[in-house]
Amino acid sequence: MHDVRIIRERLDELKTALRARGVEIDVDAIAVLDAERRRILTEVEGLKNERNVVSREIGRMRQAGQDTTERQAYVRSLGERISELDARAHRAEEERDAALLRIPNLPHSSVPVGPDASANVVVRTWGEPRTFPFPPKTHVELCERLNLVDFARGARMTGAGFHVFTGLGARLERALIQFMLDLHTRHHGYMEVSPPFLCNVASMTGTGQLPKMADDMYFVSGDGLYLIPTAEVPVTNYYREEIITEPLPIKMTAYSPCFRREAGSAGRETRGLIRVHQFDKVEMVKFVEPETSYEELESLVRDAEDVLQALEVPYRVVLLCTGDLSFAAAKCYDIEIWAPGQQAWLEVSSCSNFEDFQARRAGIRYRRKDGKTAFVHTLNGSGVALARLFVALLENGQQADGSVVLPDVLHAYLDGMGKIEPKP
RNA sequence: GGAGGGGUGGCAGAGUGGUCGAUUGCGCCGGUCUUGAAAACCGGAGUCCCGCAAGGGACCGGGGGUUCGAAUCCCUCCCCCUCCGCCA
Repeated sequence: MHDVRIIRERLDELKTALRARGVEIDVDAIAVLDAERRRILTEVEGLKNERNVVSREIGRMRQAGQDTTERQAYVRSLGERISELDARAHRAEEERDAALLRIPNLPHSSVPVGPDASANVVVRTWGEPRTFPFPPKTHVELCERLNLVDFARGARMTGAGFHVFTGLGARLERALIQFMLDLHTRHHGYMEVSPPFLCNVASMTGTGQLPKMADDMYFVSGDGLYLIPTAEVPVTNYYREEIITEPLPIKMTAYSPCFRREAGSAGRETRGLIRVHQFDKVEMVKFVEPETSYEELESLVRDAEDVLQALEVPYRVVLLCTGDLSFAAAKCYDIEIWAPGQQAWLEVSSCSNFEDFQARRAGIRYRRKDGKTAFVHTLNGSGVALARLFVALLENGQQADGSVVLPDVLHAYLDGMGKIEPKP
């Protein structure tokens, strides 16, 4: 949530930013609510002052044995007026804040302005897409041929968009999770955490999934909890409502499954592992001092790139334009890997700087050198998302004989196995 | 699930209807002393809101109520602890 002052002091800047994002919000209406609230407050606080003064006077009169009946009746009448005005001010504040919660973050000045993904900018690419002397298969064919994933049984036990990793597929999935966690903890300085996979409304609001994205999440109504769409939610909320005392920056990494309803995208990419309702992901989260957050964003992207370089998967880094930026982000890089079976770039990582947007909503503060408290800046990035990485590894590593060669770095995680071969 | 206890400032911990935004200790900031540090001593400091300011208001887990007046009494919700039950 933004500081209310943005409505009072930076209204034009806010309107420009919302236009760049392609978002329609009547911010003038919020300004009206805010002005009304302030007008009522001025009046009601004068009355409260009067009440406090006279109440103290009643206390003194009683001790002196004087009659206070008339004074009491007077204060009682003040009380009625105060309740009424308090309720109105409260209502205006709630409406104002509910509206503020729906205003997205302001894009950073370095973010290109554009309407949609077509205006995103490729900032660098790594690796050469492999050329095949035979027509490359899709991961769906490879998974079925090598018995790595069972799509039909996943759909039957749960529903469309749910799959079962089987045999070496399950093994490979687990190896990838462990490889990525090891890389981030051993070489990039992250602390590993293993968080809950369900979060409450306050946490979901803190990172910005609520109120806007409610329909995209699975909700457990009996307990009022949401299944996490990303480990960003529990890990960022690790410090919710706290003043952080440990030295910054703080870097955490977590494995979690991610649950997404994908409401509104029915029918798109429904085959295979490209868009599924549950997928595994290793996430990185940082809590940093405001002055350093953009440097930290660059190193976050590099940490994610290291995963792909180690796995020898060709990728490109894309800077999102204002129209493609997610709700809470001020700046975001996507990393996309090349999937030859799909002939497409697949998004496997999103690295964002939220500045103080999430910290303000979640109440995450630190103590500055001058002793004052201030909101931290939060960042997160996938390091990386697994289902699509799985796709790319299979499609990139496939051989003419139908086997799949795995990158060297994984061998140690697979008891030395370097190749998945079809059963005869 | 049942019974009981508890949630107060950065932390610990007093305060059971009136001048309490709140005693005290630790920690923090400034100063004196010291070559420097520690100790000792002196001083300072909560957050938010309204207001140009003077000043005023709110905040003792959240919300509601009683009262002239609530940290203090009542209701309700949330969270934590102890014991019992159930259980991977």
